[in-house]
Amino acid sequence: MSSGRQIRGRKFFERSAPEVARDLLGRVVRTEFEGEVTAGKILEVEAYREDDPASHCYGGPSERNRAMYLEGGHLYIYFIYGMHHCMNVVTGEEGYGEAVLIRAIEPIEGIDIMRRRRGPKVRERDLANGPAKLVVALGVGPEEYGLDLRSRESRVTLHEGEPVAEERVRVTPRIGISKGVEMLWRWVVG
DNA sequence: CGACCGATTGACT
DNA sequence: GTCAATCGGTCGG
Repeated sequence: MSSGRQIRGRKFFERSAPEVARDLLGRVVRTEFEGEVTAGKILEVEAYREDDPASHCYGGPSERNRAMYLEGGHLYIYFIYGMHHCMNVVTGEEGYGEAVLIRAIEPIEGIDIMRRRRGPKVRERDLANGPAKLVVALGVGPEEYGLDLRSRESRVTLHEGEPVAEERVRVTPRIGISKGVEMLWRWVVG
């Protein structure tokens, strides 16, 4: 299964969150922990920015959101509903808080490993079709907070994958938020 | 401090 | 379709 070359260029991540979000569709997230490799194609994303009332950065920097202010290409991971973690690709320049939430991936490598991590009762289609599910399937956790995706030796990396044609992309409001609903900052393949 | 509630999920009626 | 689980961040007193 070809994930393509690792995306390591500063330019890719330096753009604003909505731009990077759309471009992240069809790309591949890959992790390697203790020699166990898992990877999936990105199918659903959402953009969040500092001047956006739905963003964790709305209201300025804090201990929790500080990774969102890093240079684009880092990982922002947050804890939600007392039990789940979700992962974001930080975008833009250092000092401005913005990121892209990965909401769904299609498993393409290490599916048995994902199944083991997600539990025996989980159907294949439910392995990574949600932001908290894919984090578990990929083996990502709070230890990966602030990780640099652009490093060659990183446990979590991004790869080129295959671009997704415009007619296969749906654009909608973001899910699960109460403010900022008017912004069409969710991109879905399918 | 105390209270509220969230970028969700899975179990269940 | 509905709803409980579960706890840290944030905000008001």
